[in-house]
Amino acid sequence: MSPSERKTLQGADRENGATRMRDVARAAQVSTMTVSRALKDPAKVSPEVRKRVAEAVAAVGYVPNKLAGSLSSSRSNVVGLIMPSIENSLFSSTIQGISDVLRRHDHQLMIADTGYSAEAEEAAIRAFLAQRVAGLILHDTTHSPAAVAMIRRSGVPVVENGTLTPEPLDMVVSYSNEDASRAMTLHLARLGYRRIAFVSLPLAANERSRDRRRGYLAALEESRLAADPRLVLEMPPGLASGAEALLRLVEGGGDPDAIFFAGDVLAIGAVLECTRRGWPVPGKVAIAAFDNFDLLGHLVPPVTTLKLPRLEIGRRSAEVLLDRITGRSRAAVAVDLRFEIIHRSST
Amino acid sequence: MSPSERKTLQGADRENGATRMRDVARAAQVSTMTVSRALKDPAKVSPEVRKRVAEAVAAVGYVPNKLAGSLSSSRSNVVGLIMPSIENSLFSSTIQGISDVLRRHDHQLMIADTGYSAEAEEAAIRAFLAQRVAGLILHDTTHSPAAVAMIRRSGVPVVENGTLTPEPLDMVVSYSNEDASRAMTLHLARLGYRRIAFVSLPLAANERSRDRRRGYLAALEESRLAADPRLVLEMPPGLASGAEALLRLVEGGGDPDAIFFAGDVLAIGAVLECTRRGWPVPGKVAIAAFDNFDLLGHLVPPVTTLKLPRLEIGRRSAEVLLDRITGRSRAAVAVDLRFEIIHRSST
DNA sequence: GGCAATTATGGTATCGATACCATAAGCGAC
DNA sequence: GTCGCTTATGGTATCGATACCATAATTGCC
Repeated sequence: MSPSERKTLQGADRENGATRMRDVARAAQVSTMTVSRALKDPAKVSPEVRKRVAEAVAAVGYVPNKLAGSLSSSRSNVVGLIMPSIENSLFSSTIQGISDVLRRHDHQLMIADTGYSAEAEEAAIRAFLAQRVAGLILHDTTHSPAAVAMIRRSGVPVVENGTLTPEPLDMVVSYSNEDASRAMTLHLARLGYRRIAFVSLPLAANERSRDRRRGYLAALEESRLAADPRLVLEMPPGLASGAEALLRLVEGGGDPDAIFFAGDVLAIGAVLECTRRGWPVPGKVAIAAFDNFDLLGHLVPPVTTLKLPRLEIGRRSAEVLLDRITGRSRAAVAVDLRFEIIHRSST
Repeated sequence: MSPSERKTLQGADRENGATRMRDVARAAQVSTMTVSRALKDPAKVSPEVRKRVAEAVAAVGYVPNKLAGSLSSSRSNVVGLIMPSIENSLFSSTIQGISDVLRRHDHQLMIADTGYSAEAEEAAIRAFLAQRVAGLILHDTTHSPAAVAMIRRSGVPVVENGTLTPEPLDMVVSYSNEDASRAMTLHLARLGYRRIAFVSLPLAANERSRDRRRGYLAALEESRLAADPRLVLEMPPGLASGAEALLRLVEGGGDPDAIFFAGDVLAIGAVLECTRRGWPVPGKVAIAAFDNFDLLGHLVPPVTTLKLPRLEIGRRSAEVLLDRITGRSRAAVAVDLRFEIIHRSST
């Protein structure tokens, strides 16, 4: 073997099982260009050659090398998704929506999670840009300056979808956490509740929780209800946490007649605690939730909640991203999706 | 511009924001090879040059191109994961475990879901092989012949982790669905239950459900309990489905004293239905579940269930895969992880 | 001090595909 | 019949990195 042939081997059996386009070309008695065209733009190739190529592909078991293809065409079919946590099932509908649309358009999905750390987000963005992703979907809406700079330099289209942030990097697809929270609070007020408590996840470093708290306060003001600090709580996520919040509020002297749990599974924990103690809901206290877990409708009593378009957020995010990736659009859209209040017997 | 320069532009400002290694090399006054080494094997470069390169990288905002790198080195740092559904929260712990380990080892995760179709699995495998993934993790354990052939040809290491299948493609990391189901049934028998019903997801095309049914039947036989077809049910997934199964069994003439729900959220739906009807559990009927949702421990009453190592399955899958990817091992391991029975007051 | 061994760096071919250009063949119109 | 146009195909440079080899500079050792 001459020194100029690093590890080039002729014929189909090479150490590495992968066959190349050249092998297909040889088998079909055409050039690699023709194979390339037969695969990605069949109309440009005569029916007879197209058939020969198809047979050759099957015969040698050819699987195209997208690394080479993307490098050469500087076009990639991979979209990167970065979210705080994979385990949190709230995000899984959104991922499903993204995945559905990407698959239909022959794109792949790469996922990374940050554990709620901006530093980890920056690392994930860097890694994805290194993979030359065609686009990014970010759940978070706050990013490190370095991350923003990298994204800007790279020019990849980006969708953020955690909340309807007023100053997106590029595109946003979400619902308004503030409006949703406000709507639910107003709903409770209209039902006649006067001492409405509010429980959220910690506000620090979570724009979504801050938006929700803001909506709650706005609704109180509109309803001419006094904001009572004894009725506002920040709790860590989790079922036990919801139960604890319930107890603290009910026994804390604030005397709430309704509690709005604006996050995670807190409301579920609280309702189960009521069952455990035999407290009637809404007799003892009314309970409303933020997220549309199926389970909320099956609890005893069924829980009033918001129906959020999580699947749709995923779908639309992928769609607007693909529009930009394929060049069908150059607009920096902001999509505000609808939410809905599902009234059930817990309020 | 000469015709030989397709779109080569000199200097740092090119239409596309990406800077190349060559730009870094120029800025640091060294060759691209030295830059390459400084980045991936710093010990091979003098401290002074290393520093110059680091500065140049920062100055030009260089993000390496992994497409080019992987193509050249025929080494990739992407792992593909294929599972039936992303939305099903059962899988999310496993994904989290995989993601945690991969991130620590500087690898990326690509995800596809099949919607429980073997055809879609084959397409996903083909797409991942086209991306030249370094390894595959498959949740399913049954695959189309074409899929098996592609994987074999490609030579990529594979981990399956849906169940401890006896004839894996390559490696397995899982627990034994059959043993777990058998253990829970024996547990119920030891508690004195004599008419133990069994509810699972549809058996067709689901090796896991079949394994579980087999374990149930084996345990009945060991316990010298008669198998009664009126006590065995297949139900679609979902909360409502669990409630319906409960009613069918209780009112179906089989007269069960315990029901073992071997899948999804069926048990949760059943327990909530009992709450709704005021049926005491286990007074009216005992209920046991298969999966360790947090929620099961918070229901009223808390539900006896199996603790399955879902996070650990993810972690170990990633670990054994990385061992093979990095060449630390050539063994086709099969890892049997432990499960545990969590006894609670529902039985 | 001389020579082998080691360390630091660069040159060039190559990974496997695609873009661009060139060219050959086919075809209708006048 | 010839011209011009379209259609089908191939040649070659290139994407951005790495592998391999060569070579220069430095060190160690008897």
